[in-house]
Amino acid sequence: MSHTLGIRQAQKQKTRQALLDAALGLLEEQSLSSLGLREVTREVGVAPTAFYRHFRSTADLGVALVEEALGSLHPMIRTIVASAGDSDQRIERAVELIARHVETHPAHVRFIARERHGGVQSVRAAIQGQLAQFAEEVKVALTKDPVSYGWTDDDLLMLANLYVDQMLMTASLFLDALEAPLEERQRVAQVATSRMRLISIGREHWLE
Amino acid sequence: MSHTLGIRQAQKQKTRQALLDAALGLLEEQSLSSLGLREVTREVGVAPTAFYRHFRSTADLGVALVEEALGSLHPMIRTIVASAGDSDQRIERAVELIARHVETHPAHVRFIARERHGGVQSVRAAIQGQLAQFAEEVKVALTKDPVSYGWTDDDLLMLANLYVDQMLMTASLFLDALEAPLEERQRVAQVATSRMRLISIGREHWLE
DNA sequence: TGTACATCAGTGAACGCGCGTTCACTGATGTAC
DNA sequence: TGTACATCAGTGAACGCGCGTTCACTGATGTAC
Repeated sequence: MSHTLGIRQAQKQKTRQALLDAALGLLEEQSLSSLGLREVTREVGVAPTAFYRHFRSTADLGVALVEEALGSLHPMIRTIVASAGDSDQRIERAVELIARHVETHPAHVRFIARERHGGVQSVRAAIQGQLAQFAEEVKVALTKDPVSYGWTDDDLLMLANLYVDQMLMTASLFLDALEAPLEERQRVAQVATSRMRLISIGREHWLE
Repeated sequence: MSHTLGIRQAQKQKTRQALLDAALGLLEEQSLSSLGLREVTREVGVAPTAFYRHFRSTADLGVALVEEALGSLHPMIRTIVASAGDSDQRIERAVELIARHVETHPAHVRFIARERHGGVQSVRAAIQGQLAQFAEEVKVALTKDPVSYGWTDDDLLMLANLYVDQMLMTASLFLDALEAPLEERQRVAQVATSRMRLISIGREHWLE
């Protein structure tokens, strides 16, 4: 006998998810700090007051969106970091993975890029927290790499943060080129790859 | 006999500037897409309708703020780029200049970081445009550097953009540490310097 | 299995409020002679 | 220098509208026996 959610709980989760999805859609053309609760419920087709059964405020909903958007990034980062092959191969694979992620989750990427420095303090804090976790994960992986022998802990964290920021930059570039012709998107991939390569070259010669 | 603005023109400019200043202040705690015209005029102490004598909308005011904020960056970039000395000296000087700029223009820096990926299309476009100009300037300067011999035009532009993005990242880090104790701000400067150094090392070995 | 009661996600009316925009206006500044 | 008219930055009343939040409610789902 398997455990299933009660009908009530299942329906509640469904509505909650609908609110998150609707908000994410609306946030493609505005910032969280101007998102209205009524806008969101109207989109979903529930009464404005239903909103309060799930979130205290749109800021609260924003924090939930951070979990959703960056939660899906964790596995991707692990894949990139665990990737085998020489430096150039790993970079190409990473850029490819980022491009795919942007294609499949454009609204999530836009949301994070927008609200990372956005006007809602609690959401900014949530994003910073998640990104710090990512950087920590990357740092741990870097530590295991023989190339890192002799590096200080601070420098490893510096590099990890640089990679994380670069990942976001790359994602943001792909996002801007989403509607563009293939040629343009390939140019973006080319530039992103070059940036990563330059950083990797710097890494290899860091201790000289 | 020197040319002065008429009294009327001078007063108009003064009000316009007051609107810009008030908006910039209000934008420390929200995004442009939620900034209200009445908020701004209330802050300045003029009637809401006076706003229309200067701007069509808050988005329009935002574009004016971009010019103001990034206009003041042009001379700084030229100073950094024209700076003499070896690589490490130039990097230290650049980080120092950025730190100073953030201290003297925190609201401008916050505005650009926030609205670069923000919810107002015309403002995003204005920022992208200015940043592209910066990258072009940096590229021209890089081209003149002997280190760049043998580099393709695309790679020079890639590097220029990387520097510009890094400059903004650094500024944003300093901004978050503005209220922090000196020790913390020095740590930020240290990390920013290391990032720049790693990129410079990558640059030096790019053609190997 | 059936019954009686408890829970609680979603409702709908109502509220006071601030919003962006319009309009005709005022009075100081500018200009022509 | 003085006068008569034009310009135009800022005013203040008015508008219709959508906002966030409160409240008592309903009725399907859950639970105890």
